[in-house]
Amino acid sequence: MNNTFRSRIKAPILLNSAEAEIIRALRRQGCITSTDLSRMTGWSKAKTAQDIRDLVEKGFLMEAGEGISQGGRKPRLLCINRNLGFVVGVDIGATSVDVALADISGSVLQRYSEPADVRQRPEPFLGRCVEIILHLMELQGCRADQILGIGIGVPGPVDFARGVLVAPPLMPDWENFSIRGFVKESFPNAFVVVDNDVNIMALGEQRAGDGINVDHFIFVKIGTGIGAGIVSNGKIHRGSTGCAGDIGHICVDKNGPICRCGNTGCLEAMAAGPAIAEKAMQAALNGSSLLLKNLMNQNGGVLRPEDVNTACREGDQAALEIIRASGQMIGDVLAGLVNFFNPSHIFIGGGIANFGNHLLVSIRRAVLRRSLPLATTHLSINFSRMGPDAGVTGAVALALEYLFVIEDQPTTTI
Amino acid sequence: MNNTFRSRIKAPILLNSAEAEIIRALRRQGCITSTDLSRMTGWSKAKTAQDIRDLVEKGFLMEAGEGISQGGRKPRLLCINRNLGFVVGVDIGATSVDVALADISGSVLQRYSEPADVRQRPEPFLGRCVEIILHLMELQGCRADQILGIGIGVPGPVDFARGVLVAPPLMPDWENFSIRGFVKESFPNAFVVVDNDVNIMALGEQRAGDGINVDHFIFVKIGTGIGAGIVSNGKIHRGSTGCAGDIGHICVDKNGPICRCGNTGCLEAMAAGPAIAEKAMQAALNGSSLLLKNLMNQNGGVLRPEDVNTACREGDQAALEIIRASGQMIGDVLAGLVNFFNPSHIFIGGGIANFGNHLLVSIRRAVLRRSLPLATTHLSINFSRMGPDAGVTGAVALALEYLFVIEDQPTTTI
DNA sequence: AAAACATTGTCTATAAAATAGACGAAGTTC
DNA sequence: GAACTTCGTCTATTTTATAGACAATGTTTT
Repeated sequence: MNNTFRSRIKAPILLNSAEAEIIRALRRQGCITSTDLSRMTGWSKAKTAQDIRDLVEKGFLMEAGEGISQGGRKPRLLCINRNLGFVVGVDIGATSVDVALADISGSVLQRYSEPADVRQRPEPFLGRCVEIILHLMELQGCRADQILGIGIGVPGPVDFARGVLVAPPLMPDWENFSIRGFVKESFPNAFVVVDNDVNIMALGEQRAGDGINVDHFIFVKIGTGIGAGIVSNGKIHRGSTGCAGDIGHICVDKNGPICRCGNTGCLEAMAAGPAIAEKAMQAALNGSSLLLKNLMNQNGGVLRPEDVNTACREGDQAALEIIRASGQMIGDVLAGLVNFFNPSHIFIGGGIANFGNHLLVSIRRAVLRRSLPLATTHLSINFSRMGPDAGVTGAVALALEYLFVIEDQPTTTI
Repeated sequence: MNNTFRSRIKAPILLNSAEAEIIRALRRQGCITSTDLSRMTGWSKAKTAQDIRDLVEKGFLMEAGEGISQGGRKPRLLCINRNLGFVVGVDIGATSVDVALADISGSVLQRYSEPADVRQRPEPFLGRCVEIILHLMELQGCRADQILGIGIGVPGPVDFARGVLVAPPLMPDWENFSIRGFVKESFPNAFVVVDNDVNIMALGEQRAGDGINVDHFIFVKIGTGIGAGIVSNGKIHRGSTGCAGDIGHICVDKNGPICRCGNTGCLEAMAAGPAIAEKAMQAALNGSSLLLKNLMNQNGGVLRPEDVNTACREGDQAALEIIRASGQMIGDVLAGLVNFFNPSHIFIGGGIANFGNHLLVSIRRAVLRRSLPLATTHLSINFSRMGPDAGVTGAVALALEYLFVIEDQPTTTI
């Protein structure tokens, strides 16, 4: 059965709207009975049964034993055929790479992370990613031809249609390199989608986090850089050239320091991880914080953003002030975006997201002070609770979203 | 025929997707033949003919004579039944009101504008609007029960779902007043939709201006205030509480003047019409511009924004500098929004849109300097060419969009 | 002007898709 | 064990769409 099916897979997989509705229901509920599906959709029992038979025939669905009786005959349960194939999510960060192997319903089966340096050339980096994927596949016992989709998030501006990085500051050697082409060589059956890392985090938050059923939200990643993933009307907003959400280079202070983008006083240059570390080192050197000075000496003369967090937790005033200043600058920018975009939620993630409440409180305060009341009364600003999982989860969701395509979408507006 | 139909109208009018596609094609093309429609949609001739018969039967479509032969039998043309009913668009500005009466296809039949003061209470103001509508109806020979939809744009934050203004700075007496309820009393058959004035201008630009087929754009209105209408993925983005686009209160200079919203240094307080006039009066008084001083004396001691424009056209350096400074501040804010939203077009409208190129050039320069290259390479920033028509056209489009509702929209995403 | 060809739109037979509801199988409740 | 429920299949029927024949009505060529 799987053998005959395998050769028929052509990605993306086209579904009509009835099939899509069934699969969507199964994604949400895990298991479902034919009768419940009929009731949910409003279709007749015959049509529902026929559609299910077709999907089982095609290999998407399988029976999953018997359900519990509702006072009559026991129903037969249906679930997504987990042997149909697998999808992979890859979250490439500036200093690490996260990979997840998931089944066709989006459940993560295997997961792996390791440090990595994105500044190297794409071939060895992606080669290592392929190795990791192959390793996870071995653990799961899955063949290369069973990999149907791969979603990849990269930390830079992505021309989404082409799946190519455009002028990426962190990884200049990747410019115009076809990530899709490289990965396809190892997984010819797979449908490869490349997107910005923040977009996939937003997608992860929407599918498996607190962003579920939220129409309009912003996911802000604060780490080495600062970026935002935008969801409008329940869909990722990528903008006309696919680089929407690049808020790291919004101007905070015209007289501020020079950013790697060439401008002055960008948010990223003043409030992201490196800026925090830099300010902390100044505080250590000019004697305003003994604790930071000691940490710096322990670290061999440098401070990382995490060290500032450590100092902050121990009540160091200088460190606290640095974090507060960052939060305020980020909040000032977000205030403008709240006025413009009017989201109901802002999720904050990235390496700095576990910096505790000092950062969050100052962000909230700045936003509330500078945004319109109507925009803030129902606004929630919180850390993403998905932690480092948002990225890979979103990458898996991205792969699935573009693996299954609904055909014959009718016009939605007059 | 029309008599039996009239009583059957229940707004909103539900259409299935086939009917919607036919009506949409007719909106675009004006007239169409059955065969062309069959070719466009891919439906068989029989189904197309049947659907057309149904729509004619229901009163939406009517025959419009014969078309020209393509080398064979002459086709019969179809068009939208203009006797079906009418829609009204009302664009309420701070100092004026524009009303248009249009047929069901969106073509404007009658149009009227007059000065008005929105600071008065809603009852007399809207009462006058109703009078104008009745007057236009009389000119067109249309009865009150033939008005099927009314779209209204108001200059303030609208809770779109309720159709009510929330904390409107320009018109405090309108807070929580049910505009829909008031208008419905005079036009009980009409479906009334209320939206922010900038959203309807964006809608007008999208339906009848240069925004047609543009997926992501921002319409910026600069007048007494500054606001933006946002289109994402081809749809108006209203945000979670319907107040998206309120960019007038984004902070430009923390040490700037106090805005009517209570904060300091808002874009609106520093760059909109009143600020321009205020700066010009200072320039007139402190002697930096003789021309402005003369204009001020002619006007009885005050200057309006238009006077600055006049001075600018005559080459007055002080006036030019004021305009340039406004353009730069607006451009600085837009630069951030371009990074965030990545639109392909920015349309600039409102009372200041006819201020010529000095404003536009300085806006463009500021945006290009501070936005990412990938976001600006294909970005067009231009004045809206619709002038004062954008508002009413959009209000008509709004009425039509919510008058005709497509039923049974299938799921668009897995 | 007649013949040849094109296009339009209706009509019919047919195929495809969905429905309602009958009915037996498989349970639970009393 | 009798009465009642629920589940899922099956059949007859209705609804919806299609293909293609064909007459009506044109233009173009000879």
